[in-house]
Amino acid sequence: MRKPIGGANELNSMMSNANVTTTTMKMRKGLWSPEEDEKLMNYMITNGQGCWSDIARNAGLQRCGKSCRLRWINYLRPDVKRGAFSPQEEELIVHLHSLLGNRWSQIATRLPGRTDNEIKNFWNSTVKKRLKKSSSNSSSPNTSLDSSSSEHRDIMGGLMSMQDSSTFAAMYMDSSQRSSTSSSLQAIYMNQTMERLPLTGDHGPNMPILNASCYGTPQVGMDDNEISYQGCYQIFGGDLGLEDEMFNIPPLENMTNNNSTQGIKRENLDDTNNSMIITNNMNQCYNKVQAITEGFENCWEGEDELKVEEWDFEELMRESSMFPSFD
DNA sequence: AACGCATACAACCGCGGGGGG
DNA sequence: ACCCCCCGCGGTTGTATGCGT
Repeated sequence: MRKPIGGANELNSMMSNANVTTTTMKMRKGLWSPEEDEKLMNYMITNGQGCWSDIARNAGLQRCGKSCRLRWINYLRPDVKRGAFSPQEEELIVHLHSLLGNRWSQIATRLPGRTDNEIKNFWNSTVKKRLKKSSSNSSSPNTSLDSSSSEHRDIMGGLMSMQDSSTFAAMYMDSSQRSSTSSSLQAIYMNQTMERLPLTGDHGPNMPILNASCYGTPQVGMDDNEISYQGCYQIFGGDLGLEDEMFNIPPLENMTNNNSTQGIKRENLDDTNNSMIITNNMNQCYNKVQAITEGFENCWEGEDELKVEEWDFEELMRESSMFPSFD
């Protein structure tokens, strides 16, 4: 619906105004111009992440560090997935929200490529209203979002049944739901980043190693042994129990029952499943990276690049249903 | 065409936590 | 113990765009 902010004349005039005020060193506010984006992007490419105040200063931006951080995390970061939320993501958000409440950052860690801000906005603008509408239509007085109840599924009205995980995953990867906002900048970033990525490791032939995570931001100072594939697995909400050093998966923090949380993965995923999930997700990482090298746009457009099994949402939802609820 | 409303999303603000001096 | 700085989070506001009248 809404077009991405880009080369609006207004922004250029804002930049001009900003330049006028440079002498006063007054921090700029408001929308970011393409020039500012480029400055920040270039700086991040060259120097990587650091103290945001320094970044703002050294990149030649009249922005506070906070603003730079926000812009990077929510918009410029190459792993940010843009575009509409799929029904599956929506269901996952609703489900996770029923478990975690307004802990957007924690929800976001389980939706690779989505930012807490994006999820929060999506929730406030769309899901909340839909749930309200659904609950008002419901004859039952119980409007809580207990994920285990049939009510929960009713509230999901209009959403696809989770029984069909194939459709689920296919729709999740629907390229039509992705925009190419900022893709040129991302392409620049990723192409430059890829050139610096080591393409070695014990993860299969030609399996690239990504710093920090496949969906994360390359970080200066990490060696190969510190690299994790966190982003690929984080939505599983626990420790897979395999190669702990490599597969660093954050648990659902602050759960009221940590014992059950910790035990879920090992109890419910046998080694075969573990291997399959890891392999599939690593393949996804590899495919994604490969796509990136061929041009960022293609990353989301290739129909066959991201396979259905790679995101076993049925499994995910089943597992997250087993987590204890919050009060 | 003009206006107003709804929507989506970017960005800001305030607060709290953590670390260092 | 205190202060300062930085970071991250959640709530909120601002604004561009779409759409109906």
